[in-house]
Amino acid sequence: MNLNKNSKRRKELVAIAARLFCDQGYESTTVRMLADAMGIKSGSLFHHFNDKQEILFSVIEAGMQHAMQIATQAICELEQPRERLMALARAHLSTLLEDRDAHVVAIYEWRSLTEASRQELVKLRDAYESIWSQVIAECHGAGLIQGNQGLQRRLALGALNWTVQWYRPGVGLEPDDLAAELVAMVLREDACGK
Amino acid sequence: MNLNKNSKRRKELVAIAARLFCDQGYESTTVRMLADAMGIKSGSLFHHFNDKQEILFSVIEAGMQHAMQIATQAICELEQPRERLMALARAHLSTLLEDRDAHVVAIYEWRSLTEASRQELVKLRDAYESIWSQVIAECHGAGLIQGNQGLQRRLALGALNWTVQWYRPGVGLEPDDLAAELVAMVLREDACGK
DNA sequence: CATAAAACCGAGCAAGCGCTAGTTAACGCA
DNA sequence: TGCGTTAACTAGCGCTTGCTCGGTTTTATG
Repeated sequence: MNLNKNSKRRKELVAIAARLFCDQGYESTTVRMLADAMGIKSGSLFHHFNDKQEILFSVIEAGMQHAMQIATQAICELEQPRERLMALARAHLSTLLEDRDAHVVAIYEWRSLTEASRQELVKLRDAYESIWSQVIAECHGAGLIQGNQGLQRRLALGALNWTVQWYRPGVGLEPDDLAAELVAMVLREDACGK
Repeated sequence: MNLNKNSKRRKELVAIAARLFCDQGYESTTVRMLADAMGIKSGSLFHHFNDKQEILFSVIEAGMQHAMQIATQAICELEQPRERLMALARAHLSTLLEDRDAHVVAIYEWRSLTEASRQELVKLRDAYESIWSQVIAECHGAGLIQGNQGLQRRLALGALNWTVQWYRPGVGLEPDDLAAELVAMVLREDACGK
């Protein structure tokens, strides 16, 4: 079979699959449910994807690629380390909200990927995290913070990623405020101003 | 059927189930796999549990109850807010490592619980988080930190819970060092001492 | 407007799923 | 010795799962 990975139709299907996988989990979402939500019959699904797992892979891949793009764009014209860290935090939150389905799936359904798929996605994730490593290193260089850089990156990304568990925008706290609080925490600045 | 919820055998089975659910996910773990790992036949499983979902519930419940116990015990004899926060962070990491299987399952398989089970476990989780709220409030009272308390609790617990994604003890970083770094971050203390 | 490619349908297979029913074996206690 | 309880067994039912396949419709292109 010869599948067109960049077809417009396929991207629509991936977005629909993301929503279902996010809501019900990968294993609990059957190909029939996917097909129903897509307005086609279950057999037709395999015209677009070789197997169910490939749908999962595509969902996560799309989310990661978009995150990468947003992050790169967010910091490319900034020079001050603190500004760049803030922009990165905002960009991260913004993709987490915008592509919430895909990122929730990435977090929860990692296990269901084949080993080959996992390895490919690990590369994407490493590339993304290296941006964070870079900017945190800049903050260290500017004397804004000291200590274990890898640990700080992980704690920061952990706190951010965990927001999918509880944060809903528009209920009191704005995303930018959340990003500001995180940056203040990472850089150990007093919260007296707020 | 009359199941003994506190039987020793049942606790063993719950621990075994935790390992399998953690490694492969709830949906991907069949009752036959569980039975195999337990050294019994699949039918015999239902002598101990009413259905598969009840096993999942028991795994998560056990993990939460233990976490609660460890946390309460860790801070009961301490009075200084900073000490209590540090003890709480250490206790949290310690249960996260000790009962790693159960906590990973709690994070990943929440969705697969019935609504009734979820509600019961939410009570346990709220009780646990209220300990954190209490200690963070004490830190505010002592002037150690200012700002949005609920947000700080969530960012802190998020950073800690996310450690299951990357942290392996014995590889460079000790749990106590990790807890110390987190407390320093939450309390916005300079990391110059390290 | 002819033709190829892409998208989809409908029926169904083989395997595996959670769970049930009825039975047996071992043990403590009267 | 006899009885109730607990824990295990065997066999399999009814259903769902991911996926296949041959054929049909729709869409895009020169």
